[in-house]
Amino acid sequence: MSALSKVATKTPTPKLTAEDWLAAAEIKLSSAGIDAVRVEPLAKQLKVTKGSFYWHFKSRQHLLDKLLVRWRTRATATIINRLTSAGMAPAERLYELAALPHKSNQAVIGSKVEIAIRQWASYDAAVLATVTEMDNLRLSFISSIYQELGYSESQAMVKAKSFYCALQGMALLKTENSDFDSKQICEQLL
Amino acid sequence: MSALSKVATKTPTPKLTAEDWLAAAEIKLSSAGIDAVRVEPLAKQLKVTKGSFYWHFKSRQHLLDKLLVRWRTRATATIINRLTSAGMAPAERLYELAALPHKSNQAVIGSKVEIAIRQWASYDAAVLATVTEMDNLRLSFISSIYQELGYSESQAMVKAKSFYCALQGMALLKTENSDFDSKQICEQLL
DNA sequence: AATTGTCAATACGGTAGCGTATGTTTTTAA
DNA sequence: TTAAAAACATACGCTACCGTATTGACAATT
Repeated sequence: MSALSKVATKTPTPKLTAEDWLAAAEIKLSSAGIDAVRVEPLAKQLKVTKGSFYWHFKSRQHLLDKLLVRWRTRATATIINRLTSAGMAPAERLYELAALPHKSNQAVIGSKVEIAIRQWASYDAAVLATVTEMDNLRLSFISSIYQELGYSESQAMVKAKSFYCALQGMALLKTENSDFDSKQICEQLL
Repeated sequence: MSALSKVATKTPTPKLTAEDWLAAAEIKLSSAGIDAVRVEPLAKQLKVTKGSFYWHFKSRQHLLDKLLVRWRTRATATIINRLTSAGMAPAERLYELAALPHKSNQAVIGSKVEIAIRQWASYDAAVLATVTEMDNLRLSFISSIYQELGYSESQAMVKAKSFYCALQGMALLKTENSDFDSKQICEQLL
């Protein structure tokens, strides 16, 4: 039997994967924080019982661990992407960097996830370590752009920190009833 | 009997006030978020049972409500103070504004409270309304300073938003192992 | 001394969620 | 077809926490 039959197989109740659980958990995380990421409510949402969950994960903590790893991996990959595809001019790259969190709907969730993880980090040392690692990685990346613009190493780092603060601040302050134009704010920091 | 006797009265087990509960709740809020503000753990911490709590408060929600009011009142008062005691030069006032969250130990807690409240606001409309109100109040305050520096109304608001983003970003990114110099960052935004 | 009000302890019923044990169904493989 | 493995359901015990009801201790007041 060919692989086609596998594709054609009707799956009226498609079985869940660990990835499905993680995706649902991530959305919860973005909308209500890490404390709201709980097994039974997630199961209810996914129309299964927790019997399913405990087949895919050892425990709730295990899910949380993977959630952190998932974020770390993505955040790292994003930085790497930016480093390699450096076709644009330095200033343009900063504009892109500032605008991206608001572009797609997925990106908006992504920045909410980040805020939630940071809150999580405030009472979990392991999470804090990962967050700090990311911050340093990004800061050195942003700093390198400013260096391309002609600033000294120390000056570039000061600029990078200012820029990164404003970036995270925008993500934090962004709500339905607020209005922050990333382009205008970015202009202040070049 | 004079008022002195009241002051001199020995209180080996000083009875708790609603204020005591609020203060303890606020510390919890700052260190672990709104979800960690729970009746029985707080009671344990205060060396009493929850029987005490339910004498001072109608419910947990009642405590949370008062916690929000408390923050709103203080934040408003802070702004008012800044408006009246405007002895310094405009630029100096911005430096002060940026440095203050890191000065005292109490101020550090205050900024952590703010972050926690913002997370709380992400899934509570009433909280969001208060936070938005504060943001607007502060933005108009900061904007007025930039106007004093000669910027137009719209330019001043753009500057104010950039400054405020960076300010909140610093509060968010500030941890034990991170290092952000408010003075240096402030210089970038004048 | 007796009474009243303040503050707290105790005991209770109830819900939400965690994790385990075990059973059931559905796929996959032999 | 049958056996094994995968994915989920069910039922259970357990803990944490909420809110209420009742009682108790202590203080101030009369």
